[in-house]
Amino acid sequence: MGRAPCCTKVGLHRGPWSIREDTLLKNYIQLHGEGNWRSLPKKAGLLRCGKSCRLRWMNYLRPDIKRGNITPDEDDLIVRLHALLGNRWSLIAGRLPGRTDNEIKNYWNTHISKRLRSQGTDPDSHKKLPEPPQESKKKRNKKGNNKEKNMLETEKVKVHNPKPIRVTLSSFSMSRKSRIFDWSTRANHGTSSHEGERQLGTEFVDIISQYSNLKDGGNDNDNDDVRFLLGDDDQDHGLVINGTDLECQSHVQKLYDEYLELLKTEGDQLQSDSFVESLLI
DNA sequence: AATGTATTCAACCGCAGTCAA
DNA sequence: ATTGACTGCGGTTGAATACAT
Repeated sequence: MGRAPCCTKVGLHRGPWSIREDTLLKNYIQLHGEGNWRSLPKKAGLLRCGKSCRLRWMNYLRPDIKRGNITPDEDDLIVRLHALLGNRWSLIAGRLPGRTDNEIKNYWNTHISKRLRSQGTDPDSHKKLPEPPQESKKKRNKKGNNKEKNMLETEKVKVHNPKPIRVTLSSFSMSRKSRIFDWSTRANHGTSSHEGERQLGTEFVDIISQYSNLKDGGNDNDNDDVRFLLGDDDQDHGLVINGTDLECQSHVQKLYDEYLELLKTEGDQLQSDSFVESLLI
């Protein structure tokens, strides 16, 4: 279908956001919450289109955004998740608390993609390229790109076991677009009054803890980071797991087990494929 | 110091899915 | 069944910055 761009209206601001605009948007959302992006700018006193407001909030102003460089653990997880999910940045971002899809997409394009190529791996398929890249073909060699040279010398394929992630129940969802069963991580807050959901949450913590214990002999500080966050009435999710739905619970557990198993296994494309298949309902 | 080139990343664009009328 | 509004996603752009000469 498609729609006419919403930013073409005369008089609307475009480009970088000013501090004043940020403040207006933040204050409005703190008072009234997210959503209704179309009408938000007018109500908030902003000369921006709703789309622009949403983007600014999601990628920059949200309180749970994590600042700073991508850590090696995050880097490794991005590579693994990309191998499983492809360019589904929002899904990948959902598993990296505090990181946005835009940030991960940019990081992939500017860092990981180049690094994989320099290591002789096709960043799209994650398969080995036929021939290692020829130094003479490098665009910037003439000028001596020290940064890239250092990267080639120092960056090796490091394997990091995944850290337990924080998840919210209601983010187990059927994504609108991809129909991927999504257990997005969320960075903060949330309590629930639903005991059933809480119970399922505990079960998940157990799964994660057991995995961690198995991995590290039970001596892992990362366990401290395991918290199952409940209570999020995000209306966008098509499927909210009911705590009493045992079938659904076991399905989620099975998938999560499989997911962790996959992350343990280096380069097993067949398993990856079957895992992805299982997600595509 | 001046200039040219490469890199980064915030923001934009267009498309597609969902839902309500 | 159709239409249009709304939202979210992935791809792309371009200004700002970093780096090399």
